[in-house]
Amino acid sequence: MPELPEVETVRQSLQKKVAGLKIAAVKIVQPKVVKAGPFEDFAVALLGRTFIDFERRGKYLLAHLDGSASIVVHLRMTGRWVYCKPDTQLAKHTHVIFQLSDGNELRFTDTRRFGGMELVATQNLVEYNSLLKLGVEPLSEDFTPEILCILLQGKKSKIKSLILDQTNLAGLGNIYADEALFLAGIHPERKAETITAAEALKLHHAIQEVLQKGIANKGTTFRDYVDAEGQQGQNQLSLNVYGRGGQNCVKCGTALGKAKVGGRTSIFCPACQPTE
DNA sequence: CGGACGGCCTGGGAGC
DNA sequence: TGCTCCCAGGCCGTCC
Repeated sequence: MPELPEVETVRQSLQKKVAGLKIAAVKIVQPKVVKAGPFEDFAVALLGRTFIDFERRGKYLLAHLDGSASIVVHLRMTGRWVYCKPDTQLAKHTHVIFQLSDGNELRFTDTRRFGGMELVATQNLVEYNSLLKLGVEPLSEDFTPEILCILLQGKKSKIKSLILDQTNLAGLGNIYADEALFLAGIHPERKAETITAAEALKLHHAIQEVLQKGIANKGTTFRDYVDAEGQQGQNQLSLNVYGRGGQNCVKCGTALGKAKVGGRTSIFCPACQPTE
């Protein structure tokens, strides 16, 4: 499931392979993945445009084209970009195909069809609601321990729900939230307002550490995720808690605990992450 | 404000 | 082998 490190890895592979290429043809197999406006307009508007560069904001991927056009993409659970030769067998659930000026294709596939894309005039991105609502980028210099403390202050919600809320921090999903809380030694159900300044400092560090490590490992391939060149990530080999339900803590050997927090499965170590 | 839940989807795994 | 059921979870909308 693509979170910040996975979307960043996809962005990097698209930047490497697709930036500078022109869209020679657009084929839309599944109109529903084009979220706003008629899909015919989407196809016509993109024809002949050139991909300039690719940007990431939280879990959103922004493809900037010439002529002040941008495609806002969200991969949700199973969305993928596939850069490949045109004779490559069409994967099941291929929804959009761009024929590129280098003779290759850029395909959008999405098994569960949660993901999608939308064409937005580049100058209107600043007022595009989904992006506007996003909180601080956790790997930017704007994300300081002080900012995290302010986010936690007076909040009665559970810490995991708070850091998963994209209006607070943009980019954490279930995997990296569980991993960061484990590293920080904080139970996912702790009320945010009870987190001390010292703990917030640890959490701030842990969030940056798990995300940076995720990017360095080119993402976590737990089920579906691959980058635009079909490469799996390696970060699944470094996980301490996510997906390890029923196993023992790598630090202390205690049996890992499992809970639903905000409707999401959460794995934690009851000894290393006390409820207090 | 915060929490709970349904909807959107398919495929993989468990259990029978 | 084949059936049913549950689960995976990002985000939105609704309701309490």
